[in-house]
Amino acid sequence: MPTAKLTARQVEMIAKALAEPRRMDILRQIGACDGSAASCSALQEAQKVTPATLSHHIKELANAGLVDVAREGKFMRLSLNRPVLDAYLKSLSTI
Amino acid sequence: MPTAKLTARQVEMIAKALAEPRRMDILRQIGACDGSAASCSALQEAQKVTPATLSHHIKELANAGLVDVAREGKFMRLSLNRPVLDAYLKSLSTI
DNA sequence: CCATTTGTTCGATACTCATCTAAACGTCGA
DNA sequence: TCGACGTTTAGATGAGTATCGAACAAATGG
Repeated sequence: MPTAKLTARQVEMIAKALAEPRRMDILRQIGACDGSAASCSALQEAQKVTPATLSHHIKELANAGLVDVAREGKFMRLSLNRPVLDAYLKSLSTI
Repeated sequence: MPTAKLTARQVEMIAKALAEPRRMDILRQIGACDGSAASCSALQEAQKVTPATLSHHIKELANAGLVDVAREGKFMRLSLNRPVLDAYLKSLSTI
């Protein structure tokens, strides 16, 4: 078992999370800063959205399991959860 | 280049098409009948939806390029376009 | 020619959700 | 404790779309 197994519900949530272009952008940006994870405000600079909207999207990505969130005092540490993404890809490849 | 290249717009349409659970079901069903493609009415039996709704979803899948549609007189011949799906998977894997 | 089968199109309804503003919350430095 | 900063929540609005019923189109069979 190289990758984690996803429930049908998780697959659905991931698919919905990826269906929004803005979330894809955010996810790519998080994935780009691999190692030292991105802060929320760094994302906000690149994405032309209000903090409220960004917070909403991050929550969706986190709920889907695509990003891991760690609170570092005042800040967030966002990192891509590659195993989940890989599991989703694997799930799609079984079509 | 093993797979086709998708435009950003295509990637977005595919992602949206896959975000709907019912369309995932339909796509899997089409993919299952590989070789001899599925007819629309066969799908309708499995999916508990009206013909109108099914027609709508098939159009979305076709617009995204995920399924090929061929008219055979009264019937449709639906087949999964694997190269497009693979290209989408590859696109996602670059995150 | 008529009835049946297959699928499409239209209009309406309802629901989901991206986005904003405004307000609140939590943490940190002064 | 106060204020600034980073993030969240609540509520509203608007766009997109899944779904249906009904009417239609086209091919097939009697």
